[in-house]
Amino acid sequence: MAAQARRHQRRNQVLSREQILDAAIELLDAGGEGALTVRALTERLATGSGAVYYHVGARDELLDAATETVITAALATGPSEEGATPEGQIRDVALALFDAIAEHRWLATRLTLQIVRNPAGPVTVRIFERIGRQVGALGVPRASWFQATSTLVHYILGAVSQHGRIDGDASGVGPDADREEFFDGTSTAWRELDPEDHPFLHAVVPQMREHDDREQFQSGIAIVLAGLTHLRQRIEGVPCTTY
Amino acid sequence: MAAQARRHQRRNQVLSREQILDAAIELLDAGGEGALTVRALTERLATGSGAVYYHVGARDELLDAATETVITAALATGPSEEGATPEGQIRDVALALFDAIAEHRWLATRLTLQIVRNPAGPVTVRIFERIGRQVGALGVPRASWFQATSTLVHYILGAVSQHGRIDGDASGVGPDADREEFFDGTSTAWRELDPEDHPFLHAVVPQMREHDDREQFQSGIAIVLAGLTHLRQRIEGVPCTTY
DNA sequence: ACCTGAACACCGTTCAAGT
DNA sequence: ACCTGAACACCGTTCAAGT
Repeated sequence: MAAQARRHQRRNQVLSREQILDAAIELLDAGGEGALTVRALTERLATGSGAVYYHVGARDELLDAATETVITAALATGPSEEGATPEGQIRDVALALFDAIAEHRWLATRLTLQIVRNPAGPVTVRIFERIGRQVGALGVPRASWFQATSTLVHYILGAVSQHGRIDGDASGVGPDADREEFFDGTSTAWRELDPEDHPFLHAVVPQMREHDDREQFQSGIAIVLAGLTHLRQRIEGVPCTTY
Repeated sequence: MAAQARRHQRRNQVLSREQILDAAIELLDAGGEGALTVRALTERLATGSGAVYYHVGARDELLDAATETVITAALATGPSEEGATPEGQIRDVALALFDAIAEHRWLATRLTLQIVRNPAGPVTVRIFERIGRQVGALGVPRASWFQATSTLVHYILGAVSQHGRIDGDASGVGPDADREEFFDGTSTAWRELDPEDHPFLHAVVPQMREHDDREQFQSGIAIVLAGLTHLRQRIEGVPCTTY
């Protein structure tokens, strides 16, 4: 009764775009991309397939919209501290993406797709703008801004894509159990390789077993940032003893 | 007649695993992942669907096998020069992957998937072993080998994933025309954004328009390598004036 | 051992029809 | 304007049957 103000709403609109997206995200979180079928969605919403097409469009657009919703929410939390360093703010953005994908595994594939196919869309724009500004603040010369930012984004996407491991199947028996099993399998497989042909993999088995994904990700960011700083200083001729 | 030596071959085997994979790769190259249907494949091979399942298994295994075939071929070309530097050899591997994906766009998605889901498979093993050895030769301390190699592989995968742009649709009107159009669209879209909210994207439009993907990729590798070297030297306490 | 192809259980998408 | 749901044109996969 109170909401009679909405224009052009002749009949009672029982379904909204947000409701559809929320239901879609639930299905995706529970069972991966394969679990998001139009039929499963309409059943959950107790509606017909046409309603989904009316409100959000085809399945691909539905996936894009769900991606945009989650990424926007993940990036909404501003910089963690006043006066944080540029390095810290870049790390914050990267970790926000990392954590979003940890919570929504299907995002790994979809985020890359979105950035690749829709460079003018809000997801790509927000990520590039957030990181790019800090690259400037880092002291990278203006002519290298695009190169530097692209390198950071590429690393972040590559690293973060490794965490959408379990795909089409069910929600599974808790990520920890899966994780243990996964690393056990990998390390025994690597150990069974011919040591003559694979000295590196043999040497690295213990490190692989004990590494923490999130820590490794942060170290990776630090490495890329160190590379940017190093090359900048070579370019500008600043004596390297200043850092 | 000459081949009567093959054991267990009662009847004339008219179809081989390689023939199926070759036909699959042709379909993938021509029309992307969406074009590889069991029906299209069996029509091209003039056979029944059961034959495909008999020789290579389900569609997912077919895609994995095709990926393995192409990546193995791409990595088969050895180091380009005797006595090349570790940096040069890492760049060679990276460029081999870059070029393979430029030729087979569908590889972008599938290579990441393979590395993520099948760490003990030949594709992952070969890439990690090739790069990992050079990381050692680079002087990275042994305890950081896995971290350093993972960072490189993550960057390479992330960067290289950006080049499988056109997906399900047809082979298109030549990549150059597509490319021009794509960058035109992106730059006008970025220019239309509010300059107050997006100073970085506005500043970077000309760089985006003129950049060369392959060059940018090589610079990115150089940045990551610089980061590895820099951090190594900080750890080992080598005075930074030596480089 | 190798291959056929009909049959099955799904898909995404459209669209005339209803309110 | 908003929604329904039958109908359509596809999928991947299986499996009894053939040679």
